[in-house]
Amino acid sequence: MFFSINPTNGLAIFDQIVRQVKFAVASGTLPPGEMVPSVRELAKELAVNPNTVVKAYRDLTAEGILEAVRGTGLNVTEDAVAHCEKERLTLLRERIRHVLEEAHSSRLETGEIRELVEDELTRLERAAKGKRGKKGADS
Amino acid sequence: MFFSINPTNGLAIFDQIVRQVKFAVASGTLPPGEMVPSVRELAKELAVNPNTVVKAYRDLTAEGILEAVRGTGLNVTEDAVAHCEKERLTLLRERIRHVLEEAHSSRLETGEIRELVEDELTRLERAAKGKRGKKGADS
DNA sequence: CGTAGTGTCCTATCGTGATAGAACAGTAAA
DNA sequence: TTTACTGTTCTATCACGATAGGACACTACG
Repeated sequence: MFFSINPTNGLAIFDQIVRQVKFAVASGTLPPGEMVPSVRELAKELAVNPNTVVKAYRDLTAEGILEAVRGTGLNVTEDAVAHCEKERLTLLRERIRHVLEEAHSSRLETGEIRELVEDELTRLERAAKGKRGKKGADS
Repeated sequence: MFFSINPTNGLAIFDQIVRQVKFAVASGTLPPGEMVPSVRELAKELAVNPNTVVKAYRDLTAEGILEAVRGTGLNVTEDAVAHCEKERLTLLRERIRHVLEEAHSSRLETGEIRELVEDELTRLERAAKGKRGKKGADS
């Protein structure tokens, strides 16, 4: 499925769901008109309390990204795409900035920070390539 | 003073204090034998509850980074430097990884992520340069 | 001595994120 | 209609971070 929860992320579960829905809409994985997983279904899949999913969906509905069809489910609105495309970069940029600011205030040289980032970035690339290649061999 | 609190950081206040003490020790800003600000003093300076500082200092003491001199204060231990130097990169790397992982799972291209990071990194460099140059002119 | 500064410990309250479990109204299909 | 889904709402409980305010033992200084 599209969503997954990372407990060590630093983000609240409901917030992770909110962001992942937005990202999925922004990337076209979740097109307008498409229905999101039902509250109980997603809660079960993520091994999370239904009320946590409810909160995430309620926030997304309040932002106009999802709309309720009573008795049927929640689907992605038409305006959602533009909204989410714009917000995706903002949300990610904000988090990136916080981390880089902490690294900088720890008196690390910019070069050392860049090295750390590049290191983790290539690690990500290798992981993605490995996944596409079907073989998940890791150290 | 050395420490500052960022409310939008995503980190708990006590955790920010813990990390900043470690970073200060790692960078030599806080050498062994040096005393950290008193609980009440730091709490006042950060506009934070004394108990929050207590928790941070208690954690640092439990890790052997600070040691108490009864009736006098807390000072940095001898072993702290090596400990903190090693942990600084680990702590930062971990946070960086989480952010990059979220960016990657949002289906952003590695190149786009790299661009975002580079963007914020140069922004940091410009800010630091501006500060050193005394003039804080910003757009 | 007393005073002022240390760290330490304690109880209590608050907000928030998360869990648990129940109930209700609406829709779809057999 | 009945059944099985939807979202929505509600109360209760818990953990955790933070706040507030008080108390105690110790040390340094005058």
